[in-house]
Amino acid sequence: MIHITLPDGKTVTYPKGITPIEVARGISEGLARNVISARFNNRKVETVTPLETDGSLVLYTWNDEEGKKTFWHSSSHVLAQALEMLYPGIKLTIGPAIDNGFYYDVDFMDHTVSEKDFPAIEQKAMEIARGKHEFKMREVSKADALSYYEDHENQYKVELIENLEDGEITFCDHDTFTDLCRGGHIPNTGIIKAFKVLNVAGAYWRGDENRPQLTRVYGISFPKQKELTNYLHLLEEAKKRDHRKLGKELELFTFSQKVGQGLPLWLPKGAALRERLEDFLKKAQKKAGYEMVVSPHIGQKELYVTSGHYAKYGEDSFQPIHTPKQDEEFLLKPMNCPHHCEIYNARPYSYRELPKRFAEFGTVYRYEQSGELHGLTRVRGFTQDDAHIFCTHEQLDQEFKEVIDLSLYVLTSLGFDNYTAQVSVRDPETPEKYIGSVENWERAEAAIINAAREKEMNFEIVPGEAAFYGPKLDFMVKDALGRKWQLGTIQVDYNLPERFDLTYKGSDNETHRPVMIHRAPFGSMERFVALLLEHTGGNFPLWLTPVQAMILPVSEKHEKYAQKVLKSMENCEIRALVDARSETVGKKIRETEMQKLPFMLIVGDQEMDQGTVSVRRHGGEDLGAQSVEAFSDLVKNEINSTLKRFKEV
RNA sequence: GCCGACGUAGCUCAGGGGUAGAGCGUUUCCUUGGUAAGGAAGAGGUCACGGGUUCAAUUCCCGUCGUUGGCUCCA
Repeated sequence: MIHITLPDGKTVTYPKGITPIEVARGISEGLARNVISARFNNRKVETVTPLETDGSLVLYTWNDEEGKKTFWHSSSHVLAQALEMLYPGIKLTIGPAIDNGFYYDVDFMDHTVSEKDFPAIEQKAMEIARGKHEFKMREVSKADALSYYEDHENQYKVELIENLEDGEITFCDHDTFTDLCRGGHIPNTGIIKAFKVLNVAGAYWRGDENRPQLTRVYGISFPKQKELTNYLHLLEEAKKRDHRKLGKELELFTFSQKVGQGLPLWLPKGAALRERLEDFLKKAQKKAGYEMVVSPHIGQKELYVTSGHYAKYGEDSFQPIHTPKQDEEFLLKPMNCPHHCEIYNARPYSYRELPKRFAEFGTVYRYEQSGELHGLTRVRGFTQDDAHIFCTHEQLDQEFKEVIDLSLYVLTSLGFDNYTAQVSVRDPETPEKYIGSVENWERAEAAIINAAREKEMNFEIVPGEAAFYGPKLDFMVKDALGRKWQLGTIQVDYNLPERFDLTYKGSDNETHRPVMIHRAPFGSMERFVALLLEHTGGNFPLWLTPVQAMILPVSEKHEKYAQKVLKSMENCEIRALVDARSETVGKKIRETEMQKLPFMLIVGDQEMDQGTVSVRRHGGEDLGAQSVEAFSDLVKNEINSTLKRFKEV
């Protein structure tokens, strides 16, 4: 007999060799039906793996993250089998589960696969699923495993197996299909009730662009048809929040082939929005002790040679600008830091004057790979809400905390409450990759981690992700489709102060090297607006939205009154417009709704007589007739309730 | 940069070897209206660009540019 401990702490005695699924059946028949994966002593096991020792057992269903992963991993086996049946001779490589579904990387040899082929693949996969084939794991010796895949002329699997230890190699069989597999499967293919191939894409073998390019087939599957329908519906909804679509509809920005790819053009409404965001941050920064500076869009090549950026990125970026003078070269500014270093260098500093905080909305240009450009989130010309803080080592801790405060203020004021933070530190294995003393690194990493803890942030520490010049803290936000984007960033830098020979005079009358903090709470105006659009679906916070109220005269004879209302709005600092077109009120309301304006002020005979406006909120709520003053108060209160001043949050 | 898909009116999209269509928008006229589309008429396209095949190409093929889903990259 063996003792099995369940997550609720209960220990139950079972005969040796009992399987997780049988344990589940012992608890309830319903659980047994829903169990799709299990962990025994914190190791992934099959639901039919006999348990031979005492241990703790966790059972997972579709509702658990682990259950979903197992479900999708198993589905990728089914996908692989379907592909092999439809395209004989193809070579399978790897096929993991991902956050939303799974993929399989396949060398299709002479075949090509496109969207047209999806229905056939799905049909074949469902055919396999309905066969209710069990997944059976078996151990295979390294020699046997190698010879199996050598027979199949699958060099990819051979390569994988060569990197595995003999004795830990397992194959998984189901139906007529066999795959190299670590394990962790659903009981049988039959619980896959819905199967969808989502798209195909190119992917390099082992992520290396010098190796063969494979075809990655993405899919998703569900235990109920209804869940697939819901998922597809969700994707449709996400498409409606795509910032590229909303940006066009709301006339915020555009792109022009003539201007060039990745170079956004901000339309009047978008520019107004951007300006408001900038003002918002400028106000907070002023309070936090920043000083605005301005630097040019180009700089001598020598500047970037000094900073080290030219050596690292010069070849792969916009090429130097030449002048009639021989050997004179300028580069488009790819970052603001070198300029700010020279601003610091304009005069000597005493430790009493530090920290110096130089801020600039600086437009930079980077030659991103054409395939990587994406709406406003990845562009070739963009404006960073950049600032560089020059401080003493002793001040680093405090400065870092204050930058976190500012970053969190920005995110919460704009409704990004589900950001994640990533602390990137050194890889302890490769100390030679980093510059700066070990002591300074340790101090900086500790400062970041302590600050993040103190602010009770939801963060993870990722070793090896630090820049060579210092550790950093990034704020990540997901877009409508769940893709993660980095917005704000705070980076400690020991490199540039060295390269630009930045100094200050300490209390000991000696010359010291300051530490530099790079920081950008928005990240860039472009990416921030993009993510803000996807988050709000275009319904911006009232304080930020380009037009807060549309005044709708019922007919031509009310236009004069509408203009008068507009004047009062302007006096109350409410951004309003009059829609004086010869259209029906119904039509004007519809269009104003579609433009997502927060308020509509309808003015007709009644309002004219009583000196009021009839207020309709976006979405349809009728707030009735009220005086202009009352409406103005309403707007002010609403703004004050969402937008706090910095350090009053 | 690589692999796949796509590119038709300002926008959203249909069509298809014999030089094009809808809805919305726009213009003009009628209508002067009360909380999500009032009516009528008109204008608007070298079917992304460049080659090729063909009697004939917007349609088929190739290339370029752009967009897009991934990959690689990301200061």
